[in-house]
Amino acid sequence: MDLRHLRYFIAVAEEQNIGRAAARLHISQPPLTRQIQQLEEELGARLFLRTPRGVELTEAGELFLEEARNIRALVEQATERTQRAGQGRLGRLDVAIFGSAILDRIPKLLLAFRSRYPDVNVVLHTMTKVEQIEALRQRRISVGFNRMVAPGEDIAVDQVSTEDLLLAVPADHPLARHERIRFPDLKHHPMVLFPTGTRPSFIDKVVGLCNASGFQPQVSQEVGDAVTGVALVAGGFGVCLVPESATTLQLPGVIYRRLTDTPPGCFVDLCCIYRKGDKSPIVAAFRETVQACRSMHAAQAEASRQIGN
Amino acid sequence: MDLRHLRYFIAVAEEQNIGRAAARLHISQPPLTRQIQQLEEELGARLFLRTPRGVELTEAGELFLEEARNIRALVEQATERTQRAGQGRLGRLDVAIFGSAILDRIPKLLLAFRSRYPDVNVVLHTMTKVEQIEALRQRRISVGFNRMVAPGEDIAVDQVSTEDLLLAVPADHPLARHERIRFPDLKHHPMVLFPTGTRPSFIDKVVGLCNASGFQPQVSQEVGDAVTGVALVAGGFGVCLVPESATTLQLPGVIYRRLTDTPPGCFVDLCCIYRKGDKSPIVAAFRETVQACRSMHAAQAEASRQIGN
DNA sequence: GATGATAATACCTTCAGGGTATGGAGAGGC
DNA sequence: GCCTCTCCATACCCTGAAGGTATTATCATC
Repeated sequence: MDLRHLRYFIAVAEEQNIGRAAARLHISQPPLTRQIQQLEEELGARLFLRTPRGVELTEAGELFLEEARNIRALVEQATERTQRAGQGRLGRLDVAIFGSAILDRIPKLLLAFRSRYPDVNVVLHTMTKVEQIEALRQRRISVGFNRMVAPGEDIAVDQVSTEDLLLAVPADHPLARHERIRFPDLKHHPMVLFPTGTRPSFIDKVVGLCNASGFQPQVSQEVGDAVTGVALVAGGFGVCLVPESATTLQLPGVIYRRLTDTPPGCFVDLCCIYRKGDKSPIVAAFRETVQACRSMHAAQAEASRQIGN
Repeated sequence: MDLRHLRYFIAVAEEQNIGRAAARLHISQPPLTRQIQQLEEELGARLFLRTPRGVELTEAGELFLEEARNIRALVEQATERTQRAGQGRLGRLDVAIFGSAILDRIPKLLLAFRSRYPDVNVVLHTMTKVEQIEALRQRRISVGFNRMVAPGEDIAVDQVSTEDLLLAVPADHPLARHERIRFPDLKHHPMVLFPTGTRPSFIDKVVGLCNASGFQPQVSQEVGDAVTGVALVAGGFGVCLVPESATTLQLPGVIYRRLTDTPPGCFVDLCCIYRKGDKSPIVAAFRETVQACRSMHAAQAEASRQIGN
């Protein structure tokens, strides 16, 4: 049996007349007769009663008509769904984020992706950088977000954004009164650092910047993530260098100040990592969306700078 | 697309290797490669990633594999079900019976049919003879059971059984004391007749027999069916000629007596009626079962008569 | 019995599916 | 680093099945 047989059968059943069905199928009558005969022979059941006016379905034929329509619908659905899956418009995408990624552009990005690809089921997993890389290799995830990732042998990196580092200071802190805060000014003030855990990470970046400015930071506390860090700033534990995006987090008693005279490298990247050579169209679609968001954001930043000037 | 494509695709997906799949399908490798390429092109989606060791499914391929298996299962099911339907082993059979047919061999017959053809859904309808014929013509039913049906232009008749007529008498009735009851003895006793309604029917048979024996029956009451008739006998309304099968109905105060010296024609037929030229395999199967039951019953009757002698 | 409509049959043609031979690319061993 | 082995892909040929035309058979209707 063949899908053609089903198509022909359905046409004949609907027309109740082989000649008319043949016309509808754009073939001549004899081949259609033969196809129907073949189908009947293969099924071992008479599907039509031949009448002087045409044909009519037997009971077996009625049953087979239902089944044939089901099958055809399923084939169409399979075709359509597979096409969409092939274009990355249908399926599942496992994405890893890190703890305080919620403060970042990631939510907007995920929303943008969902609206472009509503039938891709995005599943979020919270993982540290090391876990993300491991999970990528084991194919438990296809995309990860993190900071400061170097491309590896089998891991590729797309940069999502670059953020300046701002200083979160308690409102009543001496530095809060300064007109301008320069990086070396941080020398004499206790700092909250984050994240604890896997190295190298953002914490190393901050320590490295301090060292480059000629001092060792006074660490008041190390915490797991930016949210806790800013909370400790509010509690008077000291100042804290945070990515600009953390300013989303407005806590009473905390103000964010941009530094002047920042040393080179006083910014932090957000990266999107994935398997090198991953040919998944969903991953490709996701990366496209990421880049689109990045361009859009860059354009907006440029525009606002223009206006600012 | 073609069912062959699905079969080939599933084989390749399962073997993860085109060459091995080709061997399994008993074709050579190049045509299989080409079929897979065609399928991919038609779907507009890559289904396999070519690896040095063979092939592996893409996400779209995984999805399509599920769908393909569904489709194949549905096709197999459709084939199998249609075959059974063509053999009369699957489907629906609308059967009409008359009011007191429950006393007859019909229940056993229906049970026999159900056990032979468990997937044929037998739907029972209670109808009078005229209604049955009308319903047959309108194709609302395919088989009817009734008594005394003459074959018509478009209605064919199979005889199911022949039953002697017995006399239901009240236990305290004068005739109950007779050693032998002959037909003319009924002359002086009021009789219950059934059924009322559509003529000609069983009632005419009884009246005709009385006339043939030279008397007009004294009708005490006409009722709709045998059950009511026997109930009236129990209530002392008189005697009642009933088909032998009615003896299934044992009411207190009623005894059944076989007549001696019965006139010719003192029996009644049970018939099975259906449309002439009905080619439904289910009807054919049903008629076969009816005839098988009839033969079996006749053989049993013969055997018991031998033993009786 | 003639006519018209419809399915079935006979026979021819074409093209898709299958075959063999071969090329090309990547992995793994020496 | 080269060779070899193992895949898949390509090239080209051949056969059979699907489709076409012409015709016949059948049945209902006038």
